[in-house]
Amino acid sequence: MEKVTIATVAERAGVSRQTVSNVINTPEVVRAETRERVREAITSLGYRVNQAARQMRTGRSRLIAVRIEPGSDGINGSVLDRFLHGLTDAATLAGYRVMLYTAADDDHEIATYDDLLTAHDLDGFVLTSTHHGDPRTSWLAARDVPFVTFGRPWGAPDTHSWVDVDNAAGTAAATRHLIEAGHRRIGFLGWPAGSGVGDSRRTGWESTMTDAGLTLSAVAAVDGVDAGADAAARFDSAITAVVCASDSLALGALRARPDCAVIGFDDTAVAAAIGLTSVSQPLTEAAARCMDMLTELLDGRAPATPTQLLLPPSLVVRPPRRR
Amino acid sequence: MEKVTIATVAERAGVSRQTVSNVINTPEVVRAETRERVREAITSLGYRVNQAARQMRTGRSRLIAVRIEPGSDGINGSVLDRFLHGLTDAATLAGYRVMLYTAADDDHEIATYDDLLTAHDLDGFVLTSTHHGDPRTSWLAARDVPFVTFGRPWGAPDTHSWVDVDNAAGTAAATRHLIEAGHRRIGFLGWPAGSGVGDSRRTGWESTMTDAGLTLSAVAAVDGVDAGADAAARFDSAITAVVCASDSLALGALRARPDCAVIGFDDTAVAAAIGLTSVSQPLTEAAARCMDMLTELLDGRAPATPTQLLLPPSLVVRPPRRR
DNA sequence: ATCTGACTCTTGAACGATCAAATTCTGGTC
DNA sequence: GACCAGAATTTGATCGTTCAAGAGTCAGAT
Repeated sequence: MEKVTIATVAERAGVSRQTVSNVINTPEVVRAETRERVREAITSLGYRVNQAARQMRTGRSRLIAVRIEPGSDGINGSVLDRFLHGLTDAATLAGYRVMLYTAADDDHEIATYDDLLTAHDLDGFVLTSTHHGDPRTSWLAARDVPFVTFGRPWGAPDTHSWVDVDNAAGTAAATRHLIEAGHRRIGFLGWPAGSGVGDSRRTGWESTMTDAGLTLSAVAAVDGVDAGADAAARFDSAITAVVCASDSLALGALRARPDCAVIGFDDTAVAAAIGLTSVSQPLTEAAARCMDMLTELLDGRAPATPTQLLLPPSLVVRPPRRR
Repeated sequence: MEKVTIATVAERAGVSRQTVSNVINTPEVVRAETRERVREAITSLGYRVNQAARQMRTGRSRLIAVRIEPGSDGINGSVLDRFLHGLTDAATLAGYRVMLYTAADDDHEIATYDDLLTAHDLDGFVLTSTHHGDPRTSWLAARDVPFVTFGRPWGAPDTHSWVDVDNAAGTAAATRHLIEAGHRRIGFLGWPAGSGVGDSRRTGWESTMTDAGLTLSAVAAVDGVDAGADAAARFDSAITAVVCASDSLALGALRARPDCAVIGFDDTAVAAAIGLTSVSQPLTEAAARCMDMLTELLDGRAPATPTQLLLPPSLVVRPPRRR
């Protein structure tokens, strides 16, 4: 199988290298008849552009990078994995490929950016798990590197495009669902204050309860299944339902208070397996929109102002059953 | 920030381009003194090799590809995700980067190989989910593409290197554990016959039972939590324990037979969450060994005969608790 | 008949590295 | 001090593509 280059195609089609290149990159400047002839040569020879050569000339790689968490195989790690699946699909559709990297912390991650950019000419980044005081976005912005975050900037100025899920709307929907089912004393089991995501999830419950004129009787802030169970056990015994910031916490609540209706967050495999009602993030959708925004940036057809998109989660209701 | 190329470094160090290249790729041919001078120039300028240029000349990309399952967010998908995490770490350590791709089926996957190889000069592949009559390995082998599989060849000749987990040993350990705990009537809940993995898991239980002189009283072959529950419900009521081919099935068994001791397989987040004893695959280890084998192939220092490695899984015992 | 300009296509150079071959250095020997 | 072998270094070509600029063709206007 001989190596097929643009020159092979040119010879076969009886045109010059550049014309072949034009057929591939700017077909509209080539006469229709010639274009067809070249295309036939391309397919009959099975020609494919050599990305390395193109990259060297143009400085673009058609590669985007995503971080994969080092050892996240907990109950919640799967959220990012599902996002990654969606992103890979969306990137492939847009003609990009996804490259993975790991980093122990934000500083290492920034060092990796530097490497990926200079050594591999990466075209863009999709950042996940943004947080307060995130140094990564400013580093990238300062160097004019195209990037999008899955997660809002949390306090930093809104100068880049991002996609996020409306966490508050998720817990609000969960709370409303319980109220409509007749519950009046609904507790909230969440994470310690300070994380943007956790705080929003609490806010959704809080505002919905207040709007309905209900009292915010029971609240706890912990992490992990066992801590969740302990906290739920200490809830006022009059509580009949609990909204949780994660499926792990929900699992704890279920164990400590089998009498209560419990709703989790993230709709993980655990929730599906045990029939737990849970708030589901539209991760595939989020990934697709991230990719849309990123390709806009990369193709230079981005709107003047960065796009911000807050996606509504949905409540996956599962009928209670014997456990 | 000016662009730093090998020529910039050469000028700064007062040597030629080729000498800089030698310092990077074959340092032993450069005099120690010169080598040091060049290295200083490299670090002081922050030079990094341009992969595209190197790749064009050498035809190697230092990239390996791994398939990511399109929509696998079920209970079992997480196994491959955990493997992927380990592989990314191992690849980074070995100086490679991981590129992702998706494919609907084996044929699409082969078409993707072709694209990745010709367009991106991919150096190697790690295949997962090998199965009987897998067309992928023979395609790759016929083209002399370096690859390793996570999963044995299942019937195909052992002509390539692979790593797999000893499934039979896993269920054997689970069965032994139950026997030692005093159980005598132990059922098996597995998948329909035909899948190599499922059959091995069954074999481990079967041989351990036979060796212990126990009767193979209850066996079922289904898939999914609900089907698992139905099948377990039909088990002989004298059964006191069940070994399962997956955590999903275990969940079903647990629901149908709360009186039984149940052991799952894969040690997924679900198992950890509900306190289910489960067989754990050494995925990080498997990924690291896959990468070892692949780099051996890529560096041309592979042993004459392909390496085959069967890793023992471990039993994660979780104390039974109120559910 | 010549010119103009739009359209189409071709040519030579360049991207940044490595390969292969040529050249210069070094130290030891007679 | 000339000579030589081996080590160290340099030079020119090359990988496959795209950029920038140049060249040819043709219809319509002058």
